[in-house]
Amino acid sequence: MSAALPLLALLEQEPAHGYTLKQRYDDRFARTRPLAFGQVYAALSRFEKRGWAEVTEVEVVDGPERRRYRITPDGVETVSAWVYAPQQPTEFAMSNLYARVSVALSSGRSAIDVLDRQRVQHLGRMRELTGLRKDADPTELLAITYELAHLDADLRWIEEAGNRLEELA
Amino acid sequence: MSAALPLLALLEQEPAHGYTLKQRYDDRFARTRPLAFGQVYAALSRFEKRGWAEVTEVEVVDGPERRRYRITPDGVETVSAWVYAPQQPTEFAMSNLYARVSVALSSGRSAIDVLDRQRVQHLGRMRELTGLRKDADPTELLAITYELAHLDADLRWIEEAGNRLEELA
DNA sequence: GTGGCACTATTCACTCTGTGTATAGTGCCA
DNA sequence: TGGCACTATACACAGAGTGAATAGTGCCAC
Repeated sequence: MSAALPLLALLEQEPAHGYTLKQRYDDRFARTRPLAFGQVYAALSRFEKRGWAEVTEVEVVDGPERRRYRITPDGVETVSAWVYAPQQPTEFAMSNLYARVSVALSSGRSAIDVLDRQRVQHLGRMRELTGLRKDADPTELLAITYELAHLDADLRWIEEAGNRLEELA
Repeated sequence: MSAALPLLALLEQEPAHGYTLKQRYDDRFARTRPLAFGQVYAALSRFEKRGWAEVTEVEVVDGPERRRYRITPDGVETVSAWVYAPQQPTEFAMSNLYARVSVALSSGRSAIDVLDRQRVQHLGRMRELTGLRKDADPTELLAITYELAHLDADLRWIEEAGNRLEELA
């Protein structure tokens, strides 16, 4: 559910129907986590089923119905719980890069190649982000900084893994 | 599909039926990314549908059939492509922590609390991992180092975000 | 004045991912 | 001999994500 909760948080600020909500979402979160329209409506009906939101008005104007949703007290509580609950401690354990290096080592593929290609990719992305940093507002800057910090962490790890490849093979 | 590909990589080393494959998987990857039996069989039938694996033998011994799977040349190619293809550059952009801080800021909740709780959680996990490091083989050490690097990156970001909260609010 | 395009608004069908439970035989041990 | 652990798979269901379908409104260019 975690992916849809930012949506519930937006509904908390002001009642809306799906389309409007999706626009608000795009303004705030699309850059970091794009969402399709289909997901928005699916999320809203799940919110309703769980009592986190309710339909206040169904406007029928020739064409599809327009359902206006409002968050419920239960929904507000859900948002609070999500915001304050720290992330699972194993979040960074499930690394795609680590799995790929591990498979390369055990299957006779070139682990150096895996590391090198990832380094190139990351360096490119870092240049891109550094460019974006210049005309970013404080909130965007925070998101960019987050991504840069983790790209940097990956690069350090790539360096270290590269140094240990002989020992690992 | 990326979650199931380590499974295909294990099938590459030696033909197996689902149960055996799941055991091999647990030995190598369960710590970083646990997988349920149900997912293994679902993945195998998808591999078959796509021509990445094929059934070589169906043993019927009173009870459920035992299907032995073997990887195909197409499957081998798929593993290679996965191993060598660098991760998407936006991997670290979709951060749960960033979303939660952003929601806290815009909804009048305490962003400092969000950051503090996450810091406590991360510090606990880091102590845990540092303990595990002592009796880890080189490959496990690589996984642990990976996670530690990213926890450290998160902590640095938490620090920086904390310093900028006034400016952000 | 109309053909096409962009916009508002939602639904549906489909795949993939993930969890939990059911089924069914074998072997062992107390 | 009752129960538990192990080998082995299937099935039903919820959630997440994609793409196409539907349908009316408004506008602009030709």
